[in-house]
Amino acid sequence: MTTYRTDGALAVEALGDPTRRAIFELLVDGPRSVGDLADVVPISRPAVSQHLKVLHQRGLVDVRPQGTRRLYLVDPHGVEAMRAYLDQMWDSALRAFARAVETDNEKNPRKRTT
Amino acid sequence: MTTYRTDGALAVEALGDPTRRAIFELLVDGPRSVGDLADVVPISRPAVSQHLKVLHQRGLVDVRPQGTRRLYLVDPHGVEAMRAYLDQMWDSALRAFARAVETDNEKNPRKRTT
DNA sequence: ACGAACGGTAAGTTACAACTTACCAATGAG
DNA sequence: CTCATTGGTAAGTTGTAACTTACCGTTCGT
Repeated sequence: MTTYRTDGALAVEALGDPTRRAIFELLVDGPRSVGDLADVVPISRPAVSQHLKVLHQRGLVDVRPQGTRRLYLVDPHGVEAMRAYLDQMWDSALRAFARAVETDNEKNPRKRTT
Repeated sequence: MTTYRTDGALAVEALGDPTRRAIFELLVDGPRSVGDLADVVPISRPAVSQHLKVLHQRGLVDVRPQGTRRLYLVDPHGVEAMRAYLDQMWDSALRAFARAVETDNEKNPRKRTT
């Protein structure tokens, strides 16, 4: 009855959107301002702002106001949460996979594996 | 200019949807048939079928037809792809983060950051 | 103090994906 | 063969989230 950290799931949800993923991957390469991002991504600046808001809420990015500009950068905590979420999944998946192979062997009689 | 395995990104995209994530997490606990999943998840059986199609296309689940039933199970390859994608991201993020802290220290020499 | 640069928020539109029902194909049991 | 099970596909509806434009607040330079 696996119980995952909701953080990781929410982070995955945030990166589910292609545009948001593009923005995030740009930030992975280094901090950028909002307008800077809007110059690269083919959407309006307010749209970028909205995406950044979501990414921030999910703990994937952080902000550093610098004068009139706001510098966005990747927040390691969000990525860490995603990794934890996936690692959990990975372990359980392998166990389930092994179990499946095992019960499959029971149907095709060869040799006991328990 | 980080180039990620597209596989991993597409897998993340698939798990972006909450319902699909729920279905996938059920499968992580063990193989299930379509109707079986539909009994648990609060959507119709065709809807489950459609979600499974997406998960299959993205390499996250596999099928084993057994008579008239179709048993779905987690495909480790998809999870592996996601992990690779995230690990890439993790490394780059840490590097970018370290860089950011460094240049920040140059500006505010008095602040300690560890 | 004023204007320019930067960016967040409000409000409205719209495309799409997540659903539904209806139908059909394939397998197994009698 | 016939009937019941199981599940994929077609077609249509709809809620919502990803956009847009318009507007406003804040910070900095001159």
